[in-house]
Amino acid sequence: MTGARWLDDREQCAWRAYLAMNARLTARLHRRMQDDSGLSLADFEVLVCLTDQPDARVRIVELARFLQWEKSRLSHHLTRMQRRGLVDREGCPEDARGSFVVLTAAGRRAIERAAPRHVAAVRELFLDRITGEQLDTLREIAERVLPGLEVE
Amino acid sequence: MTGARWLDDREQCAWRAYLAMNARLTARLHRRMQDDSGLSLADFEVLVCLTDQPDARVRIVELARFLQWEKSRLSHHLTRMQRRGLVDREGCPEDARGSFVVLTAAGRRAIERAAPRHVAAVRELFLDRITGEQLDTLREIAERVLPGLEVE
DNA sequence: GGGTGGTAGATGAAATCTCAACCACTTGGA
DNA sequence: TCCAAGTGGTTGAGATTTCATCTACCACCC
Repeated sequence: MTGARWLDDREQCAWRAYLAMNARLTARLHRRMQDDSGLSLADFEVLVCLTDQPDARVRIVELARFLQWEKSRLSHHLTRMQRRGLVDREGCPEDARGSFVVLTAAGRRAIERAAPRHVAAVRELFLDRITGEQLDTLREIAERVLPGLEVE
Repeated sequence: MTGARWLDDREQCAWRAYLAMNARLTARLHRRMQDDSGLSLADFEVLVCLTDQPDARVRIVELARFLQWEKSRLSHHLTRMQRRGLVDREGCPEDARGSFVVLTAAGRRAIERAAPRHVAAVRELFLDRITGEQLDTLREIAERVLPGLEVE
């Protein structure tokens, strides 16, 4: 046998459509965020994680786990964000190896300016174009698929 | 007003689930392709476009349009793929500014080796985990959203 | 013929991401 | 106590992507 069974038309068509939507949607959202807030989507994700915390601080490990980024990527990225004044690092008393990332005032201003525009873009380009049932199905799909994707 | 209306729970939940699925699924597919075929997903996309052509050649412009890549990204990427022997460039007689990319024998071998494994991974990680109706809905979503994402 | 504007593609520098070490510290024994 | 293995985080080099610019050519108009 030449290997696994190929995709049939229905599968192929859906899979390609999904890939295309993904690529274009991400690209558009990224460009828009960049243009009107000066942040990348990656910056934004980091800032969102920080604002999700009650005290706007997270352990770097935890952030890496949540974002599923390689730790070196995160470290480099934080260095750049720190250079731009969006976040800061602080030592961790409980574990001298560790560090916290902290949201700065400028970081908070940046995400507070960016978030509403981003939400508007997500609505305009995506949510407003599909029905509530479709949205629910999408969530169901994601919830079914996600557990199979965890790393270890 | 502080800007657009925020996402409600249902929207927020679905949107985040979708983003998470995306990120993790892409990461897993990428790693698997890299590990067992030595190609990146980007390489693969380029090779797929080439094999979709009857004569395994495409104008670079057309490839850029289809992949929606910046032309400089494509140019650099093709240079690297050419260095690895996966593709070649050829001049274009009809328009002396233009070029063709051509699939080499090694490029064909590479994609023929990679494709079945990739399909298997897509099945295992995604298609096998959702129902036919869900897949159809996903296609419908993509088809609704895509037209609003075209560039100009 | 000689502009002028637009298109195809390449190029170099800067930003970002990955990969493989590395260092400092913690943890869990023997 | 001391050592080996593991963890949290950084670093530098190489690969990839973006951004701005450049060259060569086409198409059209004068």
